[in-house]
Amino acid sequence: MRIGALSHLTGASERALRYYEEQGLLRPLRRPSGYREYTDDHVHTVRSIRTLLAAGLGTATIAEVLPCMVDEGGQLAAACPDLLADLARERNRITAAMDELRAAREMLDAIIAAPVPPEAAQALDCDEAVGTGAGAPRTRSS
Amino acid sequence: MRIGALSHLTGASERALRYYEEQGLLRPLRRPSGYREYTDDHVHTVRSIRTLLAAGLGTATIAEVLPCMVDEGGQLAAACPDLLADLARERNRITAAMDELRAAREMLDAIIAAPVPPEAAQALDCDEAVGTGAGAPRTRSS
DNA sequence: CTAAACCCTCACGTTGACGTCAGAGTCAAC
DNA sequence: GTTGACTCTGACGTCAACGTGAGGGTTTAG
Repeated sequence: MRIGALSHLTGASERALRYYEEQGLLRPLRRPSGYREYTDDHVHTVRSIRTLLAAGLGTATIAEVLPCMVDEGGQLAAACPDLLADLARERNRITAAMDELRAAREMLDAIIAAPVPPEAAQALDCDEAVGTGAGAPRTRSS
Repeated sequence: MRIGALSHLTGASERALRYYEEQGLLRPLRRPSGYREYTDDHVHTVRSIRTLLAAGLGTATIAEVLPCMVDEGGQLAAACPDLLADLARERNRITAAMDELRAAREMLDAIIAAPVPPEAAQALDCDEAVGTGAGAPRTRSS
């Protein structure tokens, strides 16, 4: 398949796919014309990449991790202790990030679920500042 | 307290604290000299800001949320339906992000805990590429 | 055989939350 | 009253993962 099809299948833009290759995460074959040719394996690879990117890993780290996930299910392990240490650190980072997300979500929940005292409902008019009355909210777009 | 002390207490850099003020998240008093003067409340505010930033909220959204959290425990609710919709969207984003983090962590766990076949341990020499043997890993620093 | 759709390689632009440096004023201790 | 730590306001730099054309070949349906 060519880059357009892979883009459609994975949700990654063509630019992103070329960027992944540039960073050493993807190595498609090339037609004589220069066109990139991808296989079905690349679909899974791209999904893995996106998951790890979403988790905050950088492309450099992902490039080291990807070879350890060749065929899913019976994949290789990380051989180098350096990489293993990196992965452990990333794992800790991810766990910490999840804790932060949990805390932030509870914060929002507290605000969303908070009872609205009728007096406060009058005071807050959605077009006026709330605090000391000196500043209006910033530009609010979208 | 002045900006250095607040920075020390919260872990936020002085630059970050000035930036928060610039974005309307913080409104310290000013001495005649121009020095910023913070109160103990600001410590909690900054911590809230950092939590929400870590959750992926932008400063503009946080600026709208902060007035709803004046005194912790018995805080006001969001009055504007616009803001409420924003918060619900953010909440969904956060939950989705947590799911992605979970998936990525399981991915890493699978690699970390994977058994190392002795043949593969030989093949991977930590200084050589793994795939087709055409390219070495990128520059690896730190 | 031609036109639309697809793809290529540069290469500069974007976004958000700050880092960093310059030049200058302020505060606290001695 | 002076030194050294602290703070101020600009204002440009950074970093990562792309977005966005420009200018030009390639493929394929008719």
